[in-house]
Amino acid sequence: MDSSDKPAITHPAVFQLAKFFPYRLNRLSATISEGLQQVYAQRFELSRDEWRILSGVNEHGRAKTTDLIASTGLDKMQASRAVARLEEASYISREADPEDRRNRILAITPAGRRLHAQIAPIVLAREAFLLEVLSDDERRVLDKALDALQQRAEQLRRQG
Amino acid sequence: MDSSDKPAITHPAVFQLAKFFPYRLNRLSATISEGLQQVYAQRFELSRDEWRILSGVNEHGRAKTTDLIASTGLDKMQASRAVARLEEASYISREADPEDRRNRILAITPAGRRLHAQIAPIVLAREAFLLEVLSDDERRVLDKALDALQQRAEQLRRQG
DNA sequence: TATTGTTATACTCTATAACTATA
DNA sequence: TATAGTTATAGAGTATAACAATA
Repeated sequence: MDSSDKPAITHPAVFQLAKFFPYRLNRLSATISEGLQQVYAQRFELSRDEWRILSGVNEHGRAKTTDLIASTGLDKMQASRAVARLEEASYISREADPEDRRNRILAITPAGRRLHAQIAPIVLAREAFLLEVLSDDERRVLDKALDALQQRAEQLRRQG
Repeated sequence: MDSSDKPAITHPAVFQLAKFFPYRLNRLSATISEGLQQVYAQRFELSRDEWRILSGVNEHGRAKTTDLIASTGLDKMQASRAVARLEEASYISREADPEDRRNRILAITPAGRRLHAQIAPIVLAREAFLLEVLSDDERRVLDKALDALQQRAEQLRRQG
């Protein structure tokens, strides 16, 4: 571990965009997203939102739209539209919840499961390729940092 | 440093969106961006693109649009429009380059400099608040990881 | 012919809110 | 009254390409 006394991520008198952490993070996220779009959008004709909903339904088996909103980071309109498109393409099915008929219970179809099984290994391989540049220790730090920063970022957003 | 043999960022048989690195990174980046928009958009009526261009011109003193495209991550249309709006608001000025009259040389105006000087301390304070949760060593790892991942991500995007 | 920068157009995405049906 | 989910609408942002001026 580098223990020089030069602190990481600091700033000189003049604001430098290229050293600004939110900017660097946004660039990285955008670059990765553009690469992933080439997979699920171009090859499989899924939008990012549809991919997230499909993954959520695949993972949870049966889920209410509300549950998916919590686990995908989408809002209710994005989720509603992604669900509608996935149902139209027969990748998921919707049925009423007998216990509360406002809810729609979503389930993945065999076709949806096959589609997900095609895409998941590809995007996981890309993730693995990305993370290959980091050591195990560096990955652990990154893993922990993402969670800690996420909490702080949500706090900042709430406070305005 | 944690040296248990449990590797960081791995996956079980079922694809879990919440553990997928690109997803987590995107959520973090989006949350931070939404917080920052509250500053430069709501308080100062600047879009993210305008903020980037303003920062670039502030940093480099005089710059061609082409230089700014490289240093802001924007494409030429986004840059052209952000430049036009900033000029209309008198935050930057444009003049012809005598050496190549296709170029426009951009410079920040006193009003632009004042605006930037108002915003920069606020967003830097937010960045500092975010990074406070990390130790110096963790920040160094993160700093290095962002650069390494950015290179890999660009490689992936190029390869398709 | 190639490059800088602008404009046009259509398309997609987003934000706000109104709306339906349940509870 | 409140919630789950849908629909409507307008505004913002994006992508593609055509374009003018210059090299």
